[in-house]
Amino acid sequence: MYVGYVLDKDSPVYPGPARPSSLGLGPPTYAPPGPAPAPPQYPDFAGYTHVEPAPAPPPTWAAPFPAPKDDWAAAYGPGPAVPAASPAPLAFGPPPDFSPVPAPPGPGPGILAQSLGGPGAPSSPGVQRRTPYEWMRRNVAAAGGGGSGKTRTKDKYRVVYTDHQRLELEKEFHYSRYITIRRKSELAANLGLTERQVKIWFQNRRAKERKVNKKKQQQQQQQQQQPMPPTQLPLPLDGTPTPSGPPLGSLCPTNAGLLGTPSPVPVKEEFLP
DNA sequence: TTGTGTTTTACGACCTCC
DNA sequence: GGAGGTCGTAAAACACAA
Repeated sequence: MYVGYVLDKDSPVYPGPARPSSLGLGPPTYAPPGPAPAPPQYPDFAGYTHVEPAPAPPPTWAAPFPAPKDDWAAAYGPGPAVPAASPAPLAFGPPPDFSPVPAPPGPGPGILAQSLGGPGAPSSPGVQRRTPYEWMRRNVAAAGGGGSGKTRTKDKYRVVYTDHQRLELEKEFHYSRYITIRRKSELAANLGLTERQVKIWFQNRRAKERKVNKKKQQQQQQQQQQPMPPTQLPLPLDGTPTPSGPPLGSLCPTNAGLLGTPSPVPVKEEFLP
């Protein structure tokens, strides 16, 4: 659905540093509170091996979109926030060392190569439609075709972010669940989004993760409630059945969740170097 | 083609912190 | 009071079955 799927793949999506400096997205400028980079907080994304790159030079990307003064400037502006399938690459586009996603088992080019401007972006009839890379393929036509890629109904509207915007946002999210003010500003300028959009995207992304974790927890509880096969029942040596009870982790789902995933600690801007 | 379910943006209400 | 957090929800975008 999102990059997480890609990152979960055995194949290294980002074999090098997850945040190549040449991408224009330098490393987060905040220093981790500990002596060493924080361990992976989310085992779900174990495939995302963040490597702290060498200190990147100050952002030199020439953002094609100046930092919007008004939050709505980009969304309601005369033009689309980002030309989704625009043939003209963005100034912060994939760097030369950016390795496209290796092709999943099967014929065809790498999906990222497709989604990032490849001509064969729309799903081919022979390919299973709902794939882990679905989101990357989906809005290529949606955002690129039909003009602006956004619609408006009454006072409500929503735009569909481009693959690249999502990719960068996901990468940032995998690095840290909470974005700093500085990174938010940089990312917004880089991706042609407003800071408000970046903030809301992170909020929604955290909500999504909570939702997924909650679902996982419920599934685990259901599995634990199901009767176990006799061969797997933990019988004592004397054969007397043990009082069945939930494992410690399931006594308090909330705490169990905390045990599994340490709470992310946002780094406050004033602590930044 | 249409109906339905899911995901993705976006917002408002409310809360906490500084 | 402002900024940013969660939570709930609206609605568009999308996938897929009938």
